[in-house]
Amino acid sequence: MTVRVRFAPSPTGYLHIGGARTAMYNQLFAKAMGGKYILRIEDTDTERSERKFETAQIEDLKWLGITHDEGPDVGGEYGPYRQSERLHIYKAWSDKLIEKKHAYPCFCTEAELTAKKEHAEKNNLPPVYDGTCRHITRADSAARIAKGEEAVIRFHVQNKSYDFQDGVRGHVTFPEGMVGDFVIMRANGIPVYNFAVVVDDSSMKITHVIRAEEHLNNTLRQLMLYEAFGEKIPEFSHVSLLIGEDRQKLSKRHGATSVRLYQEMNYLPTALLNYLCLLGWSHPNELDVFDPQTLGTLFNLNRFTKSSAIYDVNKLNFINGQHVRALPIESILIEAEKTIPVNHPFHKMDEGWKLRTITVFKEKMNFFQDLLGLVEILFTTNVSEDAEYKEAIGWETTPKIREYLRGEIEIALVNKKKFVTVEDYNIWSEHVKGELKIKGKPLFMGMRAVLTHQAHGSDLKFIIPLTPLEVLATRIKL
RNA sequence: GCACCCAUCGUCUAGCCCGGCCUAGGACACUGCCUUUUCACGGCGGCGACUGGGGUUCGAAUCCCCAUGGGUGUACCA
Repeated sequence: MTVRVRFAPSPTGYLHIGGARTAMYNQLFAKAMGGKYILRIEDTDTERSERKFETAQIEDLKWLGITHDEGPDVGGEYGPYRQSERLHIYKAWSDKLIEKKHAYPCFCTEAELTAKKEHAEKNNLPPVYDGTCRHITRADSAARIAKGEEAVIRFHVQNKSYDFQDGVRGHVTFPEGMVGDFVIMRANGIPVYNFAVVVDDSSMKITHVIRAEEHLNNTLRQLMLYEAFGEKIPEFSHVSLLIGEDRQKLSKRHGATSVRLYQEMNYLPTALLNYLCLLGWSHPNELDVFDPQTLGTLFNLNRFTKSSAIYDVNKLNFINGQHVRALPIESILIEAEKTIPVNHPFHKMDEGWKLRTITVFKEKMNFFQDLLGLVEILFTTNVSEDAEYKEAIGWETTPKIREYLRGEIEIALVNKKKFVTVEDYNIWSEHVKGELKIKGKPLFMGMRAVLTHQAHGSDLKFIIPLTPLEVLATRIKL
């Protein structure tokens, strides 16, 4: 039996990071087991579902590198993969249930229902449907429907307890009497979530259901449905929830929760996935930085944590930096260059200079856009306000350094040089040390203050050869 | 309210199933030192946790019970 798993988002917004995480777990599991990973669109909420969000979510998934074997965009032998296109299937399965007396039409109005619920709450009874319409005869209900009366289809719940073996939680039991006869088909003929899921998972031959813990309670209704249909129950695994700092389920008010936002902030998809993967799952070798897509058979269901995880961008940023630095410098250049404004002098420099610049600065980059700020030191003629800088400028040795370097830079200028070399820089510092007798802090800080107008920064011998000579000249003439 | 799930450093977690190797390991964050000026990277340290109470046992983070806390669900949303 080949493993078949699915990710089933609702197209009511952009892809959520929690959704991305479950999608990844499903895909990783399919990969590890040599199975298939299916994308199904659950658009039965006609009020909120929009086709543009479906497209957007598929794009987001693609950006992350989570590719599916079957789905609305790529097809497959178990389609259609959009619930809105499977209405006839739900109707047929619902009829089957009515036929077997596992379901029945219900004519209760919303007002009646709320009254019953309030009454139940007042008397401390479970707020479940009382089964009023259960006893309407087939002939009667057929007649009422023929007259045009609206009816939903309700599932006839058996009075018994249910239990199942959860892949991450172990043995889970539900006592009897907790749910009343629940709706499986709305009056408008559209199925309700729990019903559609079971019909789809059954007919799409899904073998393992990996989803978030918020669905744990839904499993009870789904178990009832499987039993009524006599269909094989898949193996359920309820993965821990992602929560915010307030320990509530992660939602929009917690900040950036959509994958698209992370794409816009220039996060690396592998880094996002790496971080998400670690929220509730641990690497067998206790690795923190890795590409989930290379996990292979290392990925398994045994290493999930049961408790929910607080989403905190701190470690994400660290992991992103690790992934950025692991990239070849050519790739970093391509991505980082996109984040620099078009009229920036960076773009006028040649390829070799750019590559050397990336090599120098990449250790300080957690994000591609960090380059812009880093590269400022090579072009700016602004003067630091830093107290340490002012102190360095005030030393009696510093004017001597400036006077000497001004001469050297003027010579270079006369020789039509565009840059000085590392050798030039080394000669300078040797001269200051040997001839001017300045060493230690006054030497390095002094040279830095004079040449960069800053008190801190990257190693001068790397930075100075990358700084255009004319910039150096402007600075030194001050 | 009721049901279900969960409980190790501030955060993510290892260990728990198969009790002793745990004076509880790693990572982020914070922090000290080193890396022959600084910053970053890196290296070496520091800070920092088994929710509480009972039990079982020679021995419990690990097994059992209770309490407490937190979360999720309780829709013609998914």
